[in-house]
Amino acid sequence: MDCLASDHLFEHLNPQQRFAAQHGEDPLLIVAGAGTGKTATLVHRVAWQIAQGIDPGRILLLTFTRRAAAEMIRRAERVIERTFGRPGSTHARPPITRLWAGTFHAIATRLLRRYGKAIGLAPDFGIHDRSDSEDLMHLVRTELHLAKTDKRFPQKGTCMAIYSRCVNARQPLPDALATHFPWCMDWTEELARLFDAYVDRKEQMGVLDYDDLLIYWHALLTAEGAGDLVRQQFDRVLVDEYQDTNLLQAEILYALSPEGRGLTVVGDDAQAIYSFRAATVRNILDFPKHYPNASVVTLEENYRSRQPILDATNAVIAQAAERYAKNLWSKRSGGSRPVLVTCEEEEDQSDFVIRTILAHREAGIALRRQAVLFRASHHSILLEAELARRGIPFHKYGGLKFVETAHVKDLMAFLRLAENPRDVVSGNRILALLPGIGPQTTARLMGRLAEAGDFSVWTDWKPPAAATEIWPKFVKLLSDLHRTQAELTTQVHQVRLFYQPLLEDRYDNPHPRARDLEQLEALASRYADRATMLAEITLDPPASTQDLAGPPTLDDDYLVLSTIHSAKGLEWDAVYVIHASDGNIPSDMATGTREEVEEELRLFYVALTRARDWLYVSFPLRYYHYRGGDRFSLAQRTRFLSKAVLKHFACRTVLAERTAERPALGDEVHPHVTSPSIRNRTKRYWS
DNA sequence: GTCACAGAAATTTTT
DNA sequence: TTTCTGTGAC
Repeated sequence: MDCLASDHLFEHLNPQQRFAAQHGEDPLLIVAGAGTGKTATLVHRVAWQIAQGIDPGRILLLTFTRRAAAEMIRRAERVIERTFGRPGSTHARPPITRLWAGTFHAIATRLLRRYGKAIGLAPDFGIHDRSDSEDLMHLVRTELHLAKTDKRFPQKGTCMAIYSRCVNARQPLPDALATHFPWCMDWTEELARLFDAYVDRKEQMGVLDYDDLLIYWHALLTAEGAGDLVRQQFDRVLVDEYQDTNLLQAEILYALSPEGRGLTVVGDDAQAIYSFRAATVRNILDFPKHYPNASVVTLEENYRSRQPILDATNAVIAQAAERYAKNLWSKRSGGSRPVLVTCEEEEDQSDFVIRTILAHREAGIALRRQAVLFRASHHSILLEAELARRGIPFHKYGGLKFVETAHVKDLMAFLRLAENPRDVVSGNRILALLPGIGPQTTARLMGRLAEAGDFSVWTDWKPPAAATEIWPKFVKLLSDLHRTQAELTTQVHQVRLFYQPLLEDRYDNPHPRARDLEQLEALASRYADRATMLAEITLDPPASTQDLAGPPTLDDDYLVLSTIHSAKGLEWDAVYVIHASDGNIPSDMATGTREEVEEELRLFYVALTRARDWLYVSFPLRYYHYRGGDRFSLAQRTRFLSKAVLKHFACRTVLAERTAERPALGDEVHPHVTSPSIRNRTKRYWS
């Protein structure tokens, strides 16, 4: 490529970024602090590799979410267009669409559909998401009569979590139990039996769960013959968010490129927040040990946050135990210190956040450039209600997704059973919808169906009295769907017609649910066929209900609410971190070990480093427990805001503001009256 | 066998 | 609040 274009390509990068982008074939670790232009560097590296003559179809780019992959491709396209599209450039623009970009799971799916046969995997395998896997675990658990014991057996979700840890951390069951689930150690033998049966059932059904996608990919790479085939497919492998990969993923990378030739990983050990998914910081910390000829580049110039915010976040992360030393600095000086807001009640917190958001909007910061972040999905319930009441539009990311609601899962289960009659999980789900058909009948019916593989075995079955009318219609619907060539939207429509009366019968509020299903029908038109839709929705579920309406237009402004986990990699002008009290951050669920608390600290750090210009951290002094009646407890500021860290914050209380501003805002909005005794009791937290 | 109900228990973050 | 298990009526 000519040097003119090369200069142009890199003129926006700083020396470290440029070094990383232009590094050769040897393994490279880019330690990129928050906001240091990690994506830009990775994108330029891809562009540079293409400019060097590497075929985009031979570059593998692994990201943490599909959203990140799409963003990466979009930006790489722009950089390449700038480079190759210049007058004077003699090169044809290489087709970036051939780039292999996606999550580990999405790429695994693609490779396994293509090469799976080599390891005995049929290419039309189905994919189970987390909740499908839990349902199957539950089914197998019932079959093994593990519930029938005097002591309570672990719940399906716990069983799944244990199984998943063994697989992803490549850890024997007793070890996994001892380190992460000590309260389940009495069940070691039963759990082993359960997992055995679970694995067999998946095989019979022809489905893979999330973990299987990684296991089979790894198996493919280590298989004689097939492994070389996959390895030869890629000249370059780039991995984003490397700090959140697990041991199995690290071994996949190792199997892809044992010497690390062509391997680039990018990450920030200070932002490792997925150990509950068996991710391990060791992958990034030990990268130079695993690949002895690796180079390490550290990016420290922050382009995101103003210096006062950086000072605060640097102080927060300085409390972490082991990490690559980084000291982020910014040329974006000026700006105000982050604010710690102590609120009396949760209502005060919502009120403060909304008032501040609106004030910023008045000053020209659109809603979409502001975000409210929280540890757990339910932390935003009250705020959501208040936003809705005041007519402020918002999108919520994380937490319960559209496709996880019962009615959507019901409808999808029809499609899935039609696609794969051996899918016991889907079969169980929809048979249970029919009147007069319970667990016993379901088990027998699914047994017969799995044997025959065709719905005709159900035609001559005599249903119980309650189901005589619906049964023939039900069987006809599924046989038709099983064989159909009809448009996907038509199929969804047929299911919807059949399901509507069941839905009305089953739920108190059927109307919004019915509307969701109409949306699902519209969504179906985006996919080529049924199998594609089922797989894609499992691997990449719509992040928020509002996403279904299609890409938002420019003038359509909304506030972002997100769990901290879902906010990873993103940034906003103004960020509000709510419920920053001990018990929420760190979560009560995660204070068992030192490592867990460390991870919560990093999580808090991730939240704070999303902010560009304004950062507000708040917590209510009174925290209501939603479970177990009306009890509440007095909350304390998160332990991560130690005295030393607080020096970088301006501290305010909503109490003080309240007396001054309350009349103007109107007490009728929040007629809540707090007793003086609480008021006095709480004062010690800030006086 | 199904179904509705009661009481107890767990309780986060996501590909 | 949801999830799980046991009980008793049909």
